[in-house]
Amino acid sequence: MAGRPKIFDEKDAIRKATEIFWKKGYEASSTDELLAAMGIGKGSFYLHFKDGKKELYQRSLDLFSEDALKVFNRKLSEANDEIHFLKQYISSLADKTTEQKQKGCYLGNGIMEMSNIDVKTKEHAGKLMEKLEQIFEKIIKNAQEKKQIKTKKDAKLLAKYLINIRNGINITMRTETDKEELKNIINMSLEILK
Amino acid sequence: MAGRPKIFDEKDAIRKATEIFWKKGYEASSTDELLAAMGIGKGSFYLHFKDGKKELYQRSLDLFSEDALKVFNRKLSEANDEIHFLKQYISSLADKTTEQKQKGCYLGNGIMEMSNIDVKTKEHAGKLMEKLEQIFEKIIKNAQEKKQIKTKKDAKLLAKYLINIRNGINITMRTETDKEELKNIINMSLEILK
DNA sequence: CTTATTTTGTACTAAACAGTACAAAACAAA
DNA sequence: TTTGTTTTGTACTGTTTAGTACAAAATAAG
Repeated sequence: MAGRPKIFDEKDAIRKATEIFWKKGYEASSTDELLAAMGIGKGSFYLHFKDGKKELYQRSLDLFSEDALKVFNRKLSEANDEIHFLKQYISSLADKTTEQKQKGCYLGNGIMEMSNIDVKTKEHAGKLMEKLEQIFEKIIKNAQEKKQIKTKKDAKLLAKYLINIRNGINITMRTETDKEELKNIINMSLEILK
Repeated sequence: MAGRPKIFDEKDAIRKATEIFWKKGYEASSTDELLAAMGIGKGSFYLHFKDGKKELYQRSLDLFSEDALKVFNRKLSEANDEIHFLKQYISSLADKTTEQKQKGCYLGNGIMEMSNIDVKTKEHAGKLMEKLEQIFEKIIKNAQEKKQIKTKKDAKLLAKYLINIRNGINITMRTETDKEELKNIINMSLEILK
């Protein structure tokens, strides 16, 4: 194990890059800007990310999903009422700061921007989003079995429905400045989950 | 009224450019590509679009909205059951071709991409989307007065709810390849409108 | 036919872009 | 301390970008 030591942690660097990608999107983020945020030079970058910007973006989607799911699952396991937690999670999208609302959902943004630019990456982002959907499904199914909710609707379909609501909020939150109105939309959308 | 005659129609040219913007987004559409699609050279372009690409994009949003609303309003006036037409309109999003699904909603795409790139343009796209929302609201209000639907929920909120569903579909349709599943999500979302 | 006016096509510019080449630096092991 | 290995920083490359400059072309009016 010889060689000059690496001056940066890959995950940390990718997380820094994610901030840029999240705010500006893939196309509008220049490599120079990404490297500045990551705090490394081109030499290091192209050594560790052979496919450059595209590889960085793909890995940022993966790491984001990993991080986000970890947080979600931790909070879920801490909650004593899972279905209530799920509703609360969706509902709290309205409580995000204005800045957060302008950024939206990182995976959703990726699916949108990549859909006609890089199909493979779009599909990959879609698969990561599906992981969240599957967690939703499990929570709903459990709640149905425990009779916490009365609806007999298919849990998988309900999960897809919730993902769609969440996708909608990802766009709607960019222009709906009234937080209460946003909350009303979400609450109306959650009525089906009873 | 002298001078060399213009070889292109501005609206037609903008519509051609819209096809490119729609498919690839703002940032990924190069001026050269746009001009090629419009069938004009740089001389003509920068004479008629002083602010270049940005002006072209803004005018494409306006023209798109104008065209789309005209079509929507015409079909609406031809329908004998307005609320049924509205439901059908939302539901038929699932019937779009795969190619159309990858493109999504032009205004929604604009709101997303512009939200941290060009706030003014994002807000403008948002205002154009609001026009559709207001039409939705009127249809719903009329249906409530005519007792075609029983729900007493606020028409404006229901309209916002529908726009949010539509925004959600704009993202969900990119990765949900099963048309029937998409239809199920939409139908579930429309149950509230009874 | 001349003149004024507008549009067009093309050559050009300067900046930004992603990515490469490579020598120097910084280490572990021998 | 020498050797082999990996990482780093920087200078460089070729391409693409959006946009400009300007002469030539095409018209209407006088």
